[in-house]
Amino acid sequence: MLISLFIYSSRLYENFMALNVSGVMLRARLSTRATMKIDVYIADQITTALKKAFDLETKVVIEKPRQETWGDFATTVALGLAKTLRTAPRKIAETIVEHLGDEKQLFAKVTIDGPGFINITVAQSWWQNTVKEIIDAGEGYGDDTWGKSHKINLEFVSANPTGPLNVVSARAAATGDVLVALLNKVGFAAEREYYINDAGRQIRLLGASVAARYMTLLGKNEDVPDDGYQGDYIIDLAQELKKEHGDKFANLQVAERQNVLATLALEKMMALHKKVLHDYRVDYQTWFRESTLRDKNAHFKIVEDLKAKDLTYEKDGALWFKSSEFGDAKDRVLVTKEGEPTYFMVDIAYHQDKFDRGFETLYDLWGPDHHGYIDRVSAALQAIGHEKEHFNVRIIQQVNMLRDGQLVKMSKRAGNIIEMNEVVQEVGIDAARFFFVMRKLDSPLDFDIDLAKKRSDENPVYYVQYAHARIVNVIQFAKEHGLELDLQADHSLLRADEEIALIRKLNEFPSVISTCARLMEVHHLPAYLMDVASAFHSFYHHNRVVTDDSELSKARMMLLEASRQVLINGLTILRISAPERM
RNA sequence: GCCCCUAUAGCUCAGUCGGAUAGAGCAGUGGUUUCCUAAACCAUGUGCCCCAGGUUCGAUUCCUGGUAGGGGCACCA
Repeated sequence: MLISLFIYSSRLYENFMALNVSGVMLRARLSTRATMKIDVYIADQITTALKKAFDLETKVVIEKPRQETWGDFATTVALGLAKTLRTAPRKIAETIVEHLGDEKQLFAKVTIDGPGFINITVAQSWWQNTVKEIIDAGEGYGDDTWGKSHKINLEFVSANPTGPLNVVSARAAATGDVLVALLNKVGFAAEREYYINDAGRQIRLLGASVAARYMTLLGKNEDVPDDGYQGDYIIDLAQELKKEHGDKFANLQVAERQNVLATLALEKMMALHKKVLHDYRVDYQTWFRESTLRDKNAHFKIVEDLKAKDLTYEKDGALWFKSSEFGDAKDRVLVTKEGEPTYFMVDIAYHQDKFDRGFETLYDLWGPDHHGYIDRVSAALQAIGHEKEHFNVRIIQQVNMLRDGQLVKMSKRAGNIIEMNEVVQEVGIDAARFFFVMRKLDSPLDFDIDLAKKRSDENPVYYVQYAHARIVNVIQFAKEHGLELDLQADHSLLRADEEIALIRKLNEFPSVISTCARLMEVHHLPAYLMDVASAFHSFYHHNRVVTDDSELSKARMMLLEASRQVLINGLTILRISAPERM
């Protein structure tokens, strides 16, 4: 029930984003800007000081000092200027600080430390104000507009419909889904797309494999072709088809039977994939079928284009594309000597189709076994007139499933695969999604099944969810004691160490989101949410919310609400439920 | 042979555009509950940042060359 509520609200959120117009949204954006642009304010002040002191302009980067005790913000600009100004960095820093203005009176302390860092501590009142701003921003907290509605197509999973989805698909699905949510949060118009290879050799093999199993079930033993699909799921498919259609395919010509069964099996696999992904909370805007390209000969139009540009040639009876002229290691075949278009050739048409549909930038998430394929697609797209930067591939590294500390082996063709659905069912959707986005894409992921299933403090998913449940519970308890959320409460009372630490952490949310979107990396978000949970738990343990001091209690209610909002916003992007009770 | 990814604490991993004393979780040890959820909190130790050069005022980070592990190098997809 909690989960369905969650999905409902996240759908609303998507529409909200897509429409991109709303008074609430506008307000959210404005207040977010006021909150988060303090780094811009500081950079401006430093820039002005530089101009006054040295009459020069340079990029000023504001970062977070390694240690909180040093200050809230820092800049190394003095270190960077040492050479050009031929002056000791500390001396430069001193001059900058002498000229530093602060129109809004936000700086509580400015110091020069180490070799020449300028550390700035912001007034406590500024931090305290942000609590209300987070609550005001609500679901829009963390939103940004720098994506400028740029249309992005993110294609991910796109597994062949010739077998069940495996655990790498599960990783790709969670990653792609979250990336799109992140991109949309910072103002892109990003969509999810799944490419279905419903034509060509693999599908013919699927048909032959199912047909063989089907005939065997009817007592007329047939062997699955050597290069066919040997997995038990083929038997299941044949079984189902036999149940639905009886023996009516038995008397068809072999080729005819394989053809019909290929189509039926394909649809069944696709329906299954859709369901597994939907149950995993991944819903695509577009399910694109390869056959639609073949039907309208889109791939031949590509070849015509390449031919016209003199970028093809014939060799050994095959048609080649001069991909090496565009950075690929060697030329690639478009049409085999048997006269069959390669997957590659259709794939060019597919990516062209995405551009035709109005997408400005394409992202594909591929498995590690496809990295050698990147250069040729990129080459082809450049050849037909697209900029290199508009086609990007992120390789998602492999997944190692561990049970009892032992590696569980997988193999798609042999049939002893680890199915995505199996894992999701076993560990739960929340844990599965969290674990799959927890690591950097470039790193292989060790998925500890036992840990994911554990309902204990070792499991990071529950650590974050527990923080949310706890907040909801305290709010409930407070309401029972006559305390309501009051946005007029005196937030200057929030001055305990743990309170300030929590507020500072909550304020990082927008920049975490932006970093994720900018780098196309998801793993920062789960890590951040664990930090938020940690900061909250620490606050909770050291400070009571419901106290005799009703003013203080009200202020802390605000902090609770702001914390809850950040957790919700983060979990919404991850599509992980935020339980109200645990 | 060529290409991609990885190498940081006992384990699993962060480390943003090159900056200060390299961090977190888990595991270990010790403590915390008459009090809003102990699925929590607090304290405590640990480093050849794989190696060697280079660039730089400054390198875990960038470059080159190695070493080790994983993956890929089809007229398959």
